[in-house]
Amino acid sequence: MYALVDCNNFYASCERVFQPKLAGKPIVILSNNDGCIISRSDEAKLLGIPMGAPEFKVRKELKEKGIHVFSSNYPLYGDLSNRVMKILEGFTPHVEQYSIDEAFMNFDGIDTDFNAYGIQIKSRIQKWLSIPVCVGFAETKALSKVANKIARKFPEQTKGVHVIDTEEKRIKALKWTKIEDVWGIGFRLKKKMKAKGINFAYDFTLPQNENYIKMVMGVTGLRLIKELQGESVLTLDNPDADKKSIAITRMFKYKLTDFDEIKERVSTFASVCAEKLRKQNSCCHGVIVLLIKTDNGENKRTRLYFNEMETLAFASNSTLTISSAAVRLLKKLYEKGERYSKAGVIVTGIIPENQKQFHLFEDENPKHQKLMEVMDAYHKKVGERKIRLGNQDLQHTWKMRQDHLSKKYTTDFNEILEIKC
DNA sequence: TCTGGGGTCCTAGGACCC
DNA sequence: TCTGGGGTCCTAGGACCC
Repeated sequence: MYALVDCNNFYASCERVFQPKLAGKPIVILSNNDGCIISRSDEAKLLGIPMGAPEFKVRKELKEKGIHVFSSNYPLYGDLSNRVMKILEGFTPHVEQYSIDEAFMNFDGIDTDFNAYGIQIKSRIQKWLSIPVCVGFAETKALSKVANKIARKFPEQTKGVHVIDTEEKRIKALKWTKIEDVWGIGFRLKKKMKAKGINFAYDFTLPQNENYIKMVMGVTGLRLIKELQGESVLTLDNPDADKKSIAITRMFKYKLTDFDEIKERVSTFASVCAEKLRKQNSCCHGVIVLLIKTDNGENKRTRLYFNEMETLAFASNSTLTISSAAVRLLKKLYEKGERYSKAGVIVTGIIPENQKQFHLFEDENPKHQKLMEVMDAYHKKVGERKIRLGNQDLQHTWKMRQDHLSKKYTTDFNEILEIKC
């Protein structure tokens, strides 16, 4: 048996943990730079605030309807997410964190009243963290997703927990689930499926559609059919596995044209990538820089994506090596006079540090490693990126727009919650 | 006239997820 | 004026190996 545990309106719920007076009140959370809406409480959904709406377009509406607005507070959400995962691990060691607010659990060989067990999971997280969750149980990962959705859609009947454990319940659930709500069917595949008369998850599992699904989705589609039919082919991913790529990308607060300004950003992103690599004890072989310019021509705003990749002669996690590769790539991409709205650095071809192959002719200066160790140790102490490269501007501090930021209640002693008696 | 069979690695691009 | 950010998997085709 698998379970999928999913936190309800996670970011909004996190904000409520430390401001309980907001219970029952509409809340929305904005993306970085307060750009657009990325999380809504149920009350805000009912008031018709759309997901993904740009803040400036709904600003008036938010105000008129008395909706509470928050900037993203990732230190808070990340910390509460870790606490949720810890609680889940108290029920079974077989937990795969699937995203910041969601995890699969596996209960192979365990026979119990899963509905009661789900209620127990839900109430423990509610009691210990004040975070509401829904739990879906089924014999495959894909079906547990479906079960979770049912738990969420019918709170009165399910109390937030639904178990698919009979053939009858499985068929009923699949006939209810729209094809676009199936895990793995996105925007494009939805259209293809509907064109073929596959409107519900149930249609997707019918034998006469198998060939078509194989044609458009390949083995991924066949696996999904089996999963929905109740045959488990997906297993828990190893939660300790290292990342295979690491990306740092940001919109700029305003359009940039100056090479040095963009270089400063790209070099900083590269430094962060290198730090993350070192944190997971790995090195990368490839560095990618991406640059986006917004074209405002012909009353149409189009984003133009550009990227370049460099394969390093040797795998590295040195800030110096990765940053200089990133700057070389930026030089290839940059065009004078253009206005850029976003940049990013991605490192790929990640391997464990101790599996590094040495290059016959070129290798990194061994001093890099020492230097990185000193930098990391110092940063661990002072907690910030105090040591930077010369191509990073020490004066210029890039502050995100965060006009509605709550406190880092759980990760910073200076912002800890005070209770007045 | 006629030229096998079996494999690996890498990359770009397309699809998806939250 | 103003529209996050960070990931995964699969496939086809090219280049190469014996």
